[in-house]
Amino acid sequence: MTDPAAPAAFRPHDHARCVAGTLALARRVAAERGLRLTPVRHRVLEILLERHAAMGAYEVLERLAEEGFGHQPPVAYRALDFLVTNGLAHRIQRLNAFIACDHPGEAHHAAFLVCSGCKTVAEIPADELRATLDSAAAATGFAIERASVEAVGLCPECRAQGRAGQPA
Amino acid sequence: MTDPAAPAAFRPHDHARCVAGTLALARRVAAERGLRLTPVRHRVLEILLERHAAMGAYEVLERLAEEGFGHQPPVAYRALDFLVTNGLAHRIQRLNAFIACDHPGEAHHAAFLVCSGCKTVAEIPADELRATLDSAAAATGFAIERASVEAVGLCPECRAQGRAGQPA
DNA sequence: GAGGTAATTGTTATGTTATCACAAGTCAAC
DNA sequence: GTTGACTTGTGATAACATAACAATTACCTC
Ligand SMILES: [Zn+2]
Ligand SMILES: [Zn+2]
Ligand SMILES: [Zn+2]
Ligand SMILES: [Zn+2]
Repeated sequence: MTDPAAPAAFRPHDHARCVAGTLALARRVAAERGLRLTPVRHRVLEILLERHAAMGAYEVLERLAEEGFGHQPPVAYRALDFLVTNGLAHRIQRLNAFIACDHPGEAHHAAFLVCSGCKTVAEIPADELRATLDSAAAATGFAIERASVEAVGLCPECRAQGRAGQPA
Repeated sequence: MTDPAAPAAFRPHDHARCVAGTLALARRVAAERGLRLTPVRHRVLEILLERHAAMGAYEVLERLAEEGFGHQPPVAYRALDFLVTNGLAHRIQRLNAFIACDHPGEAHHAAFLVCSGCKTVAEIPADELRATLDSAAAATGFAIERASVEAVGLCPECRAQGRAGQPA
């Protein structure tokens, strides 16, 4: 049930530790690169890290507003853009939502597994996949700048419980 | 420059013929499956086929309205949903837009190459890619229902002309 | 052909996601 | 401490998408 090859998102794990580790990594990356991980930005990253799921900009905004930050959409969008641009978060196109990066700082291509049962999103390594895609594209003369690979389905736990996916 | 391995979208070609062929195929598929390719739906498919690019629902709607169909968003969204559901069109998540399927009726997994220079979108076969993704997911216990693979970059022509991609 | 049923189309209204434009504040370098 | 770049906050608006209901049309059965 809890496959050791599965990403943390699909396994019971010490999430507090998981958050702390990623956050520490993100701070280090920001410091190394001279990025300003300001209070809003840092807080948005923390909010994204709370769950292994994607969060919409307006949901993030609501949280920020409650905590005394601005109440207007650009406040959330700008922080999210910053995180995505600097590789600290990813955008899930299918969901119009955002998720914290699992491996900030490491150059990597990722694919995302979105569970339609429990909304968990797992980031899995996709360097090989990306290489395949690159060469398929190259064969047509197309040069890829960036790509997104997103799958919807059922996570191990939802499968085990016979849970059905929501049509969304 | 005009690589024979490139999809039609990236090559100069007899587009009228290209449209006619796909349309004929779509009609046959619809007939075989007892699908009702009504006037709005057929027209939407024609509109999508006009260019090898993705079109937003509101852009489609505008065209429909001009031609005497309904003027409200659901008119376009419903026709587009029908086409997507029945494999006659695809949704490009990244663009919130739709494109006619190149191979209606054939079971296939596709990846999309979106040119940021000229907005051309090419559908390329991705069965192998999908198999790789499936097994990577399976290794984590995740069962994929559907996946989207979308790449942004420069098409052969835009590269040849040194055209730059728009940030979008 | 009439009646019943399901699918389709149309409308109004509303919800959700994202960006623009500008003012005010913060920070670091000089 | 002034300059200039960046960041945050605001109001307004644009772009994308769906809910709910009425009217019509296709299709099947009798
Ligand atoms: Zn965790
Ligand atoms: Zn799940
Ligand atoms: Zn063509
Ligand atoms: Zn191009």
